[in-house]
Amino acid sequence: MPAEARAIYWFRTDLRITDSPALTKCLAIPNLKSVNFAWCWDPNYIYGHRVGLNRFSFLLESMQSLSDELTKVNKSQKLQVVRGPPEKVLPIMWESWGITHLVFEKDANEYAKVRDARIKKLAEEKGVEVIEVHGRHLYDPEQVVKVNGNKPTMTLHQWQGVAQKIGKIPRPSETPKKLPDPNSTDLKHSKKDEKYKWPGEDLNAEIRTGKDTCYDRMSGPKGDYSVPTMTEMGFSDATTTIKGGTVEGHKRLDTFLGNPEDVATFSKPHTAPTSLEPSTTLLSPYIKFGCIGIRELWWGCKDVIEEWSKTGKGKKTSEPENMFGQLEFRDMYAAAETAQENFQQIRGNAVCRYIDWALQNQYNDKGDLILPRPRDDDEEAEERFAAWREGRTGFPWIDACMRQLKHEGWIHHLARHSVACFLTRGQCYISWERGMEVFDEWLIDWDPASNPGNWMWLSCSAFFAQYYRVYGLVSWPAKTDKHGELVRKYCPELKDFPDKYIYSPHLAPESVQKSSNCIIGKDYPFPILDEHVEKDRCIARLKDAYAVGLHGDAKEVLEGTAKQMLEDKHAETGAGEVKSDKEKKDLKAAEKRKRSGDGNIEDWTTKKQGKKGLGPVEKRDG
DNA sequence: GTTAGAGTTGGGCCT
DNA sequence: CAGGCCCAACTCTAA
Repeated sequence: MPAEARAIYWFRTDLRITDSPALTKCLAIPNLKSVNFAWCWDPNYIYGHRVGLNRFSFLLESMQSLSDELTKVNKSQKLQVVRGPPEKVLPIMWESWGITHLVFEKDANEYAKVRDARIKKLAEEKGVEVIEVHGRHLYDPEQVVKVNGNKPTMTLHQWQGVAQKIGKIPRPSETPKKLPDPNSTDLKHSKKDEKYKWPGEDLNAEIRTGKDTCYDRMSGPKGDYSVPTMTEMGFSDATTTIKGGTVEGHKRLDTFLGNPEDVATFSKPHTAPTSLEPSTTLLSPYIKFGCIGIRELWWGCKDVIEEWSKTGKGKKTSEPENMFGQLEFRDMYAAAETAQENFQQIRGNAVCRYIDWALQNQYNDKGDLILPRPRDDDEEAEERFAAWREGRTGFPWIDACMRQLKHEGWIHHLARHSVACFLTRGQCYISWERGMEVFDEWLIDWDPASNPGNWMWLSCSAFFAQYYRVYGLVSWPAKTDKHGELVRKYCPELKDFPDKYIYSPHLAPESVQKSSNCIIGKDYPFPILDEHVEKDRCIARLKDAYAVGLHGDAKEVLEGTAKQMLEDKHAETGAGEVKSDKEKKDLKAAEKRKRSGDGNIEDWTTKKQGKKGLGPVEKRDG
């Protein structure tokens, strides 16, 4: 062991000093003389990956807030942001500061695992000791997978079984009351402080309104390694009202925990996706960037509910609908993602069903994803996708959600369900990969495991299979808000419509459109498709896809013959055909006759009687 | 090997 | 009007 230890604490995703097992471990290094808190501003994130202004802005605010917290504990400390890929800039830091230890929080997702493996190898070569500590999830996803027989966790039940075997979730780590000084905040970089040149195409070029000076020097435009600003990256201000930072996150957490009844009776499925003020906690962005610790939230809820239960005021909710269930799902997805390669795409993803969606990812001969995705030959699908993305489908509920998503960087969980179902298995029959990409661009809280996981769930590609349950575009939002407040806010052109037509303005008579100051087809689009015709087609096609039963790792998918296979199947079953309303009516009537026909007696004995012990009952009239 | 019952959060109708 | 029931029929798991 060296006489003096000098550490770098490498911040990556989690931006806080509370509830950090890795930081605790770092500060416990024997003979620790200095710690430098570093962030490597990875060019891949700002050039190689489409990220909306809202997430950039939230991230920068969170970095600044973290830096301020470090300074509060030790005046000579701050977050040192070095512009460049970690594998380039970390070795420069090791050399400059005589570093003996590199400490960071473990990150189990595929991108981070590959990056961290490279860093660990470099560190080993230089004799720098690496300390990697799990802390981002309730349980270490890799450990969960191991206990689960090296298989991805595909049901919550399965995950819970594993969790029980592993043991209790630890209490939050203590927040450090003091921190050692940094070695120095300067780097010996005279030769190396050059402009970093991104080799590929800048995928964020179209949202840049000013000059990008962020990478002019490794030390940043001011030469002091300070947190980048939106202006330095050539970005205009974000539109979101959600402010980042560990301080802001803890404020929100305290507010939530301050209402014990809300915590104890939290029930996700019963919160309204239509409400103007978020009906949920809005903690997800703060969890995504680690502004608050996951154990702070878990134990905060546990303690508050325990106290509340003593008052005997009412019944509390249980898993999976309560807050614990929500956090468990996050862990379940993390464990699934870490075990399953290609989790963010269909191709090569063994847990994902192959469905012949339009606008799937495109790959070159070597099997590499082509980015940015070239325009598809399927013009109708491209047009539907563009309309969905830009909030101009002609379905006010979908459009309002998509506009809110772009503007705020957040929409309610059930609103995400609704727009995801519409884009994929509900109506548009477009690949979930496209939807996932848009969420990645616009959601502040986008997570590399939960997001693809939920897209597979909603598209019935994995985790969920009841594809005949489709969210209504008119009836469903009306259940929680008949007045359509969210639509009136985000689609202001519709604000004068009467409640009756707020989710289906195209059905309003011309006179109503005139008096509502909005002509459908002129001031607001006519629906891009027929909700019910497309729904029936989608269900029929999903049924075919399930019958064929291919998954992303199938030979046919890798060789590119799978799509034709399913098209042949559709031709066989007639799933691609559009049925007129009359045909549907006739079919339904025929079905009904079949059901209420001669088989009636058997029906009663097996179904009704067996279940309830009741015979047929005369229908009450009136 | 078979099968009933459950599965984070659907729609429609009835009470 | 919130809550229960049925619809038609998916997969996974525990018995």
